[in-house]
Amino acid sequence: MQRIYDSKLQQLVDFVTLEEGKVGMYVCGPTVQSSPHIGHLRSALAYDLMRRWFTAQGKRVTFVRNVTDIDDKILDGAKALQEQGNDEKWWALAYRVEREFTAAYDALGILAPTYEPRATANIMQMQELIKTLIERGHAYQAADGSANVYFDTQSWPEYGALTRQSLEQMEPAADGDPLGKKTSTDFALWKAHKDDEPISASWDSPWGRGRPGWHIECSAMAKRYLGDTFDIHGGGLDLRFPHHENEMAQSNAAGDGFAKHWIHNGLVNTGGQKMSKSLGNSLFAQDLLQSAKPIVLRYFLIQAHYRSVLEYTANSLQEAASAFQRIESVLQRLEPFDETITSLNGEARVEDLPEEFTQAMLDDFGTPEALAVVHGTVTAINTALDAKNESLLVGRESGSAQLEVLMKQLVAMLDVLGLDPRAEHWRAGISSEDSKTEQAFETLVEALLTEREEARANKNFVRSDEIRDHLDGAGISIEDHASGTRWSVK
RNA sequence: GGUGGCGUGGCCGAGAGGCGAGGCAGCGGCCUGCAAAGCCGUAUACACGGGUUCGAAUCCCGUCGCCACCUCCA
Repeated sequence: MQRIYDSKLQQLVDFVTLEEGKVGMYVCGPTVQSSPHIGHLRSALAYDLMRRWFTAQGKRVTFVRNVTDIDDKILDGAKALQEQGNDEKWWALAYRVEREFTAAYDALGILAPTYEPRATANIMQMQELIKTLIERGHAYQAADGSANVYFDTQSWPEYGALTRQSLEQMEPAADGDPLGKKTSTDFALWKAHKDDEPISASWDSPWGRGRPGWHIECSAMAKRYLGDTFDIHGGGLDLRFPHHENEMAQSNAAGDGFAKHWIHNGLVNTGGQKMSKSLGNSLFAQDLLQSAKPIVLRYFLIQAHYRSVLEYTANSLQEAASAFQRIESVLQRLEPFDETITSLNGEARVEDLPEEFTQAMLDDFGTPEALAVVHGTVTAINTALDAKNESLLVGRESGSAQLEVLMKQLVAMLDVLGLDPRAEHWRAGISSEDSKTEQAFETLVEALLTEREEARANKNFVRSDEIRDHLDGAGISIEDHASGTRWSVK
């Protein structure tokens, strides 16, 4: 039985899908205002992993992650650019940043969502929802006669249920009631157009020209693509309040069941603090991807449980790279048996997964434990190979059947986690030009290794070590084995 | 003031009443011409003080420290 931590109930619960064999997930995507950082990646990856796992379990997953492409921050950003003489429009900025996000997600092997709706393409659906809320007496147009429409938190006794907060005890809003709100905790569903904002950033509505508030976007898009009720709503821990609280209040008040379960992922910290723009400690995806291979970054992010705080330190990526190297090495060692393992490539076979791995994943997606099983399997394979000599052929001797089982297990696990370096994804982007270069490169390395072999045979270790140092200096490490010398680019 | 969370060995990071997850770094050994890789071995870890229990890092009470949210944030 799949167990998940429901952050509304604040406990682990059995995950029973609304519809047999199907899962509907909505995850809050980014507001495309500035470049993606490691926190965005962690969040997206956490839900990507859940989705992969459900899929591996034979479920049909509808996975929706939105793009918030209209928002104060985006307009502010465009305005700031304009002041610097850059004429990039707000919508162009949003699209540019959206593409950065897509590129970063792709780099990490995060699968594209089933649907990726943009807020600006769902204005009608938002207006419908707002109309319903007004009809039901849970929303009102601002008392100042503007086009602002607010959700009436006083009209909804369950407001605060998601995060267990009571209206009375919340910190009062600093600016009181400047825009015709009844209560300071009321929040905007529709924001009146302001004169200093581009007219392209507003839409006609029954209440006047304006644009949607942030919270209504997700409610409307989730409903459009997943229906009134769906299985899981996910997002970063920092979105619990007010964003998710408001989403839940709106949708429920409009008569929708909305999310059956809420899931929140932990944030990434540096130096004991969360990253934030104001602290200037953001770790941008682009920079991180330059200091580590994407698959290593993925490994790093999976190492910690999705709900825990993940501490990023200066050594983090290097340590992750060393750890992941164990997996890469054993796969390289298994190359002679390629026939068996390549045939498994790209399809997670649930029946090949070790029981402990499956249990770890069923228990609220316990990737740290799952990785421990992976490492255990790696060690077991290495031990088997050492004991039997590397020339061992699968299926020939009594012990070899076990090796084949271990190999299948390893590949299946890596597949579920999206961590098989041989997978199509990580090799994509290598052009024919690149492969020509690579061929030339390989030929040269092989030539040097042949020379080194001769030197070693003649006990000319000075020369052989010279070649090794030379290669090492070029970033190529070599290992001597009974079966020959293996080399790899560091 | 309210809400939620966390304090685990040099570092990262699981677990959650009873054989010390896993990784990185370190040390010893095997292997190797030497390395590297791999294998084997190697740690008086669970913030502090009480309590419950045959037994607590895990449960209870208290103390201290840290973080997040209540304003935009994955």
